[in-house]
Amino acid sequence: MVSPKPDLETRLAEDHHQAIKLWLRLLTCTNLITAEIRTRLRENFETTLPRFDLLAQLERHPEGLRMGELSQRMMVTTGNVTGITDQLEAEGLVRREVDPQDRRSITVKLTPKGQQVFAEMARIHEGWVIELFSGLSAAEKDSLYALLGKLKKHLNHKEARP
Amino acid sequence: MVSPKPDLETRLAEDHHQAIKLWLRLLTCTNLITAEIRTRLRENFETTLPRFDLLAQLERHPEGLRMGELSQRMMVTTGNVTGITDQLEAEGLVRREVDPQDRRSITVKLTPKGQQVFAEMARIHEGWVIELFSGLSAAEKDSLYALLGKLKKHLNHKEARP
DNA sequence: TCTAAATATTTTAAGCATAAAATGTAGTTT
DNA sequence: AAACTACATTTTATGCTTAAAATATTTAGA
Repeated sequence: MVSPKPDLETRLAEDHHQAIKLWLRLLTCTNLITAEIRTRLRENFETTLPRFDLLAQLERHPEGLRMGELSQRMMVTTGNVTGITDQLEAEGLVRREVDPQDRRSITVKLTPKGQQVFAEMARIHEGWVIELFSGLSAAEKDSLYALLGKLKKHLNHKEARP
Repeated sequence: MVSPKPDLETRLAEDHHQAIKLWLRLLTCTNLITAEIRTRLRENFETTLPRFDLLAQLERHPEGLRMGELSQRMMVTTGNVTGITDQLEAEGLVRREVDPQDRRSITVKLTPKGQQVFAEMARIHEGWVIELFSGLSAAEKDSLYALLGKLKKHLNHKEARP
């Protein structure tokens, strides 16, 4: 019998707790998908996943989003958003605007070029994600979605505790 | 009604594909857990998640693991393993040994101090993971585990295709 | 009006992460 | 024996990521 490809779950033994096994499997699946999408974005569009994610946040916001809002939605620090925005601005895909009402705040918007480039990437990216999850039936996807929703609710509730 | 905390799922609308919604929820849950464990490891043990992961790989291997094997199990590049190993070696938690039969190969082993330090961290870490997943019943954890297993199998099968 | 506190973003230092090239070693073929 | 190919790890260049400090601006209170 051929050994499966090693990954984060390989080190587990029977005496490891169920929660540990679940955590490592969750992490393994996320890593596999992330790695695949990163490779395809680089090969097809010469871009990166964080840059794609930032553009995706702006897609439905022609009025732009503030750095702090981008930071929260992307689940990264504002310092990181600064760097990713620098790169996208250099590529002409986004532009920064200072809020005249509050000069501390900066709003980031897609440029016309950014809208066009992102629309094309988003179309192809959606096909990739559909393909990556196609091993699950619609009912299984719904179950997974619901279970992760419950997990997420618990994680967020916990953090809210003082 | 209070708005939920923004995250990767916030940008989604009804017309986004189910697979995209599932992918962003998976990513959101992974990010929430990763962020929480990273913070606790730093505050309690002054270490990082990648370093913890590397030590965890070595726990059940007193004979050590090779750099390439560590790279596969941790799902990162061998270059990255080099850097993380450097740090752990500097802390006295692991040591490198050249394979006398094949001087290209290096085996990484836990030092006695590394075994002791890791045992303590692993004990506490397990409690954290149990707590983080405690919002799900045992049956729900089993379901999530099985669904992710099916997803993983599909992801690995796809990569094997030429 | 002035000062202190709070807010928003950038900068700094450090760690992780990748892809690709470089280096050293081993195996195979001529 | 020499040349070529393959393997294992490190190095290089680049990008992402964090925590904390710095900077500029706004708000609140005395």
